[in-house]
Amino acid sequence: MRILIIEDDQEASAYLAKGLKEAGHTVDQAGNGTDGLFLATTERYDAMVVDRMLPGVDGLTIVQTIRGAGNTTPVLILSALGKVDDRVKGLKAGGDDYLVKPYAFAELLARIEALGRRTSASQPETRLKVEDLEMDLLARTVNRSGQDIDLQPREFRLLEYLMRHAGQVVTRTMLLENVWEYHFDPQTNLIDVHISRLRQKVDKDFDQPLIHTVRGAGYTLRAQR
Amino acid sequence: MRILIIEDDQEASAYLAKGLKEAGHTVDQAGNGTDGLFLATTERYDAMVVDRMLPGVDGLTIVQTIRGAGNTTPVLILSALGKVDDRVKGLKAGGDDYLVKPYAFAELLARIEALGRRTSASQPETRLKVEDLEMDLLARTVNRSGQDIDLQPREFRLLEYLMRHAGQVVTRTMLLENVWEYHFDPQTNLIDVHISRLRQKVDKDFDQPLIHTVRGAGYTLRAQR
DNA sequence: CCTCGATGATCAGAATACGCATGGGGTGCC
DNA sequence: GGCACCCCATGCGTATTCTGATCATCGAGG
Repeated sequence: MRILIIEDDQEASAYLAKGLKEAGHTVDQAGNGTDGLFLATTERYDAMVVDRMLPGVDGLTIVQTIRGAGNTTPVLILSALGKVDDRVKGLKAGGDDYLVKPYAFAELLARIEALGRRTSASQPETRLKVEDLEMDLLARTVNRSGQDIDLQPREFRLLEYLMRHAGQVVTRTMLLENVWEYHFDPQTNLIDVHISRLRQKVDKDFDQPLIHTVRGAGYTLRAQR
Repeated sequence: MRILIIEDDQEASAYLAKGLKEAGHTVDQAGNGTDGLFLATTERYDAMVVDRMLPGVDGLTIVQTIRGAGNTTPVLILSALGKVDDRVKGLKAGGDDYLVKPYAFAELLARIEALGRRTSASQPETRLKVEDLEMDLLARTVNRSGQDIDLQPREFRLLEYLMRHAGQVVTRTMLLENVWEYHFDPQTNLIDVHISRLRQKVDKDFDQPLIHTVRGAGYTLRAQR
């Protein structure tokens, strides 16, 4: 796991970093709120440990700010303040857990790992990738093995949905609801047609097909079988 | 959110339930470990509050059991034991958070909501497991001892039903109603045929058969006998 | 211990449902 | 008006399901 520590007490920070590294994680450290906020917004972490009292930008503010920006990385707030109200404030600000100093390292480790376990996938992604197929959501482009693929709007949405659920079987109902926003069954082969067209573009010129039919169930996007 | 409370102290449980309901959640309660485990495995919750000390099945055991079954519902463990070692044990067992009694309700609420927030998008029970046989409902895949098994749609539904009722005897009528949605008896050996085919795929290449005939009653999925 | 009826297992062909490709018509946008 | 794009209908090929016949097994009763 990649973990960011924002803590002004040098010694405490070093101690924490050492322990987390020994447990097999990758650690970045920031010694004040400003640097911390910068790292938190520019890098991707699986979890963050944030001290509540910080020079510059305060811990709670950091959490509120990154949450406001849509970042959902789990945050463990560290504080000397143990009163219930303080804890509630910490959690309300968007913290996922709250630990009072002094704490035992074993507990912090257990909690951080519990948090991380829960969310390995959270950031609002801008690129999707499945095998050699890549989609850039911002640029609205798709390419496979470097070769550009030109898709119509509906085909794009369809492929996006399939990619977001790669490995899972996606039912027709799911597609109607999420790609077409139909909340009923149109009783036509609408989906089949679009899948067919998508296949022409995505799988036709390649050895390994990615779109697979799961008879009686739906479709799935994945490597083999 | 749907929340399950497993707590033997009637008063504490009622108090908790009341508070959570007032905060807009739906609450189920279990007064002992056995009932709790039953609800936890048969129903779907967004979060669970589990007392550590319980008559019958103990709190940690419950958490370990549901985790072993692939259930990832967030769990908040409640305990009178506040020592660091106890907390670490609680989190290691698969708990997502740990709160020591006496606690303030506001804090518990904040923590539960922090846990729920994190996984509201979590999948509704996605894997079934019986002995060495595993089924992934999302990917629609089945494997036994790591070896993939390829099933047709009806066979898949049939096996799913058997797995969801593992250990119980499943009658032909139950199968007709739930797997075929027939509400009458087709007067053919329809079911026998499909069970036969399923056996070929599930039991044929393995020492230990899992599908057993219960003469005059139906079928059952379990280890021996 | 053997026999016989009832219950369950297996097999293969027939019936069915499902998914695919294609072309045409409609709609809305430049 | 022309162009994209999207949706619908058709017919075809095939995977899946169901049926009915035959064979195996079980257990009660003589």
